[in-house]
Amino acid sequence: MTVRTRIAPSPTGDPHVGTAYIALFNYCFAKQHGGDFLLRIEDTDQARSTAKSEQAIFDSLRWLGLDWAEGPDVGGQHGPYRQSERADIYKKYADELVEKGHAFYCYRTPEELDELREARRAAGGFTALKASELKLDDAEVARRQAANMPAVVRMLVPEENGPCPIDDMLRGTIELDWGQVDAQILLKSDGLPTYHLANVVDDHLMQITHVIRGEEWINSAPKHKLLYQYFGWDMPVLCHLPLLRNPDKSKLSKRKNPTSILYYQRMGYLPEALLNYLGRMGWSMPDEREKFTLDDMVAAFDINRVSLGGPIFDVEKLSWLNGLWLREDLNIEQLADRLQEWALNRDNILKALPHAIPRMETLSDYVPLTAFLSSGLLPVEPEKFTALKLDEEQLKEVLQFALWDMEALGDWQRDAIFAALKTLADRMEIKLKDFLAPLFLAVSGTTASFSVMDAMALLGPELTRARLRNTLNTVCGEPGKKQLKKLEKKYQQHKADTEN
RNA sequence: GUCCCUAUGGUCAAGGGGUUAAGACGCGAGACUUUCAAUCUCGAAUCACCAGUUCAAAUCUGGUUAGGGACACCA
Repeated sequence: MTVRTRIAPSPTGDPHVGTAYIALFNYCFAKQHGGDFLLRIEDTDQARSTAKSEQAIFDSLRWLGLDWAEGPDVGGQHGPYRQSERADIYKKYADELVEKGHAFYCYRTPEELDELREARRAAGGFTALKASELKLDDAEVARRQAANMPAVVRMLVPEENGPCPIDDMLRGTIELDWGQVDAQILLKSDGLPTYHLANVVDDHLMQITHVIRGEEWINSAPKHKLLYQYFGWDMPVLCHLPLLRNPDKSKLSKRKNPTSILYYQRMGYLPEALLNYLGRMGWSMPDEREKFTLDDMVAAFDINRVSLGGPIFDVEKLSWLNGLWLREDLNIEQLADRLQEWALNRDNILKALPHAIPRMETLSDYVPLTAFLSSGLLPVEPEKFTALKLDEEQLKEVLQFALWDMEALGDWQRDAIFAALKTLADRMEIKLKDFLAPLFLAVSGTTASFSVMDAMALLGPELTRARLRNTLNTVCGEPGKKQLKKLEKKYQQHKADTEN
């Protein structure tokens, strides 16, 4: 039997380093066994999935060198590899379960579900909803059906508490309780499957032998196991990897740490180094070497060397490693090429020049004028910010609110950026000039440069956001949970006020 | 709150009954260098806690504590 593994990201938002991390281990495991590594796009969440995000996943995984044997863009024997194109397949299997009596149609409204959960919670014990309490009498079902009310397909799960053993390659047998497993929705009212159904069906159809995924999935493994049983299929071997963490030990999140692969790319990290660093997260070479290539890792790979404590993503060590790669593996010719590819190219000069020209007297003025465009994080001088017209509280709000707006901005164009910032300034009733000043300083490091909007547009979303966050944290201090809540409330308030 | 996972320095980690408990990042000191880097040398841990098993426990067992994750018509 050929070993087959997969990475199955959902194309929502920026390509995540966690995706690359899991992909790396799947890749190494498959290659080490002479097997295949595939890519499947899990875009069943129609509201959040975008084509742009999907493309970014392809690009960034390729950039890292994690090539897949089968996938939406390269085809393969078991396609399509995009779940939105497999809706009829899931429907068929969901119907099969209903026919076999392993699943049922459910017409419950969200309000009813809330009530049922609330009742469960009040009663204590497990809160998972079961078929017996979800079911309506036949007349009511008929009524809702006739009224064309939305329905979902849910799976039947054991009603009684009892152990469900799950075998994990690294953790041994884990005992979960059926009591905490709810009658999971398999098919949503929009006709598309949830993760659980789609994942099981696809992994089976695509002949996946080993499911290597994040630890966050352990608790839903009983559902998956049950689905394999209902279908009469062999279950792949499960392996749950530890989660990458923020410096505060919580699960790596973009609120606290840059998580986008695009950010690391834009910051000037080499793909070899980033991949190498991810390979050092929860894993080590048998000879304890720090620096190794993807091929080295495949050659020496042993999944049992994974340690299960969640590793903290340490940007400082990544930078050190990147320096090593830069110095030891590229000669100056190659490095010159990399620099050009990365940012120092004609294309970028052409884009920056129109903004620089009015401020140039000599050619040599160009470099200082545009240096901030090819820098990483800028040194932050708090005095410069406190010297501005805004008081401390306003400053904090401007930076934080602008950051949130910039994080929400999908279309990174000059005009869109301007529109968003202008709206925010109006809402906050701050003069545009005073409002823009700190943003200016945060993004470009100086107040004497070209317009903030142009600077942001040229700089790109990753670095703009990172610099705003960096400034916010160093000038105002990292906001605590309470403070964050307060700010968030005010931010939403502003939004609501202007919409009325 | 309930369930699950995890636990070696600030961070990444090796080791898995007998070791002076490796190594790396970061930090400090020094060497080299006009300076700064890079490079090299040196320095810092009673292995979360408490019991137990054992001649012997970082390593095995139990408990405690701490951290994390999961409890959706998101994946």
